[in-house]
Amino acid sequence: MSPSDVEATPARAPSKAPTRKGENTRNQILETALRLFRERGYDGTTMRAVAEEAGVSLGSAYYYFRSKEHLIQAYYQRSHDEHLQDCSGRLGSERDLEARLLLVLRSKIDTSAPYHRFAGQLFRTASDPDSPLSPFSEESLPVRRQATELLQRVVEGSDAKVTPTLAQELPGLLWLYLMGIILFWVHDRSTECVRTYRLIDRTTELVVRVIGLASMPLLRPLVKSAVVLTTELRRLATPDHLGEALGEEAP
Amino acid sequence: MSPSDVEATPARAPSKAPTRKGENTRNQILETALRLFRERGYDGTTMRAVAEEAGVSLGSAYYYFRSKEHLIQAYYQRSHDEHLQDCSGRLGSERDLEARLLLVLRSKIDTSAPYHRFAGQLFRTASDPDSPLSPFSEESLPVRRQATELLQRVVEGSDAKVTPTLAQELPGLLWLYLMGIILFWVHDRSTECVRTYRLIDRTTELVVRVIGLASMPLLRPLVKSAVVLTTELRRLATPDHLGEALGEEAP
DNA sequence: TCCTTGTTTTGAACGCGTTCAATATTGGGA
DNA sequence: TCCCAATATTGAACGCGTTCAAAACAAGGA
Repeated sequence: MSPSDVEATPARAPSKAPTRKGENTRNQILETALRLFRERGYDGTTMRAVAEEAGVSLGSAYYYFRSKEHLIQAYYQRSHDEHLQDCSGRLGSERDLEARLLLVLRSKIDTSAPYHRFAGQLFRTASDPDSPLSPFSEESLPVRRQATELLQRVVEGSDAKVTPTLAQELPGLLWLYLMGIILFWVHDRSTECVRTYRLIDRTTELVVRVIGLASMPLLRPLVKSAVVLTTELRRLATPDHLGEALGEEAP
Repeated sequence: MSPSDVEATPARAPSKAPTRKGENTRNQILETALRLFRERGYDGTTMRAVAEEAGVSLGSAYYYFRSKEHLIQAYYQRSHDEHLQDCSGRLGSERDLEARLLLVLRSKIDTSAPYHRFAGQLFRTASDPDSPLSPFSEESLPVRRQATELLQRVVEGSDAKVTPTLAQELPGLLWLYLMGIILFWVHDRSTECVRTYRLIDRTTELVVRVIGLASMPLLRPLVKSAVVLTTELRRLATPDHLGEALGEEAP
């Protein structure tokens, strides 16, 4: 994965190697923006404020980030990196699927906590299908793939027996499940987001139980239908001309 | 339900009965807005254009609609009314649950077709939890309740046997299911939205099968857990101080 | 040294959603 | 009839995201 894959995408990509000068300015703007997002939320953060606090002009901010929304793409990557770092180590010592899943989900909420308000306003623009920020969009694919890979590790590193039919689609399904949890979380107004954590506890148990039941002969056709369905869902994410799959190679 | 419940909510509510004059202007603005939404999409429709084409000043538009987003609330109501009218009649002659569900879902997509592009951009602002336009928000409650009532009719008018535990929560769950379908639909770029219709066909079959299976003794605890979960979900929709339930009285 | 080519930076300007103080228009009571 | 409070209507102004032509700067080649 090239370093400039997601982090460094200047509005007008410099023809070859990015200069040292521009790199610094870019980082300056990005760090300032993420800080202001945390402090003031998305709407509360104006591009003018970002530029000013970063010590550059308004135009410069737009030179490095095509739009305010493109700053969010950088947030996705940052958020995932922190998530990965937070749970990656602890994942090694645990074999139980439910425990592994719990660990990863809780970690996501933990690490995202400072951005709670921000993430709420985020989901607005993010769920516009035309927006490059939709978690389903092509532009979000790199981060989405990374996240799916993490969930694949969760399953494969566990001692759970998973029906082959299901195993193939499970990481993608779990990613959808994670999206659902996040959707709940951004709406969650309870103190310390206790409801979200409660939801995670309950649904994880449920999910693991369902995965177990999936091997019952009686339920086989139902599982089959459900799996076929995900194909349809995935085709939605990628426009007709792309044959991309969701997270196929392991690290 | 008072006539001015949702349709007529002037920014500064007139103390008593709304005057005839204002009523006309309001309708003029609303009709113009909905037309422009259809023709140009949400972003393509400026408040200035709405005002101009409606033959009033910009300020007047804001006198009747607190914000551009509040025009959407009116769209929700309109959309539901059209949906209801479209499927209400045909619903009487059918007893099979799957057929009834299919009918209602397809009808929703059919009647929403002219607003496809608009609805896409809509979901952006709609999924901001702080926005009064969130389908989960307090302000959307009247329409949400009406929609849930329709789904209740779908179930109760059918000859399907539903576990009592489930029966209570089913309309709310089906509403969530409908939201999911709509979410798919707004992302659907296929011609004539054939994918959405295919999705409806497949998922409806699945949903009905699951409802049937729910009575299996083996699955009882799982169903119980799932139903308990919905309580948590609903509590999310309504902030702490409200004890509101979702669709309790039949028409 | 100066010119050249490409990168970086700037600030003014545009169109938008929104607010608001001021004005015009009602309609009912004296 | 005239007056007055409630209702309707107006347009200028604000702050925002975004665009863009122009200027400043960097680095090599002559």
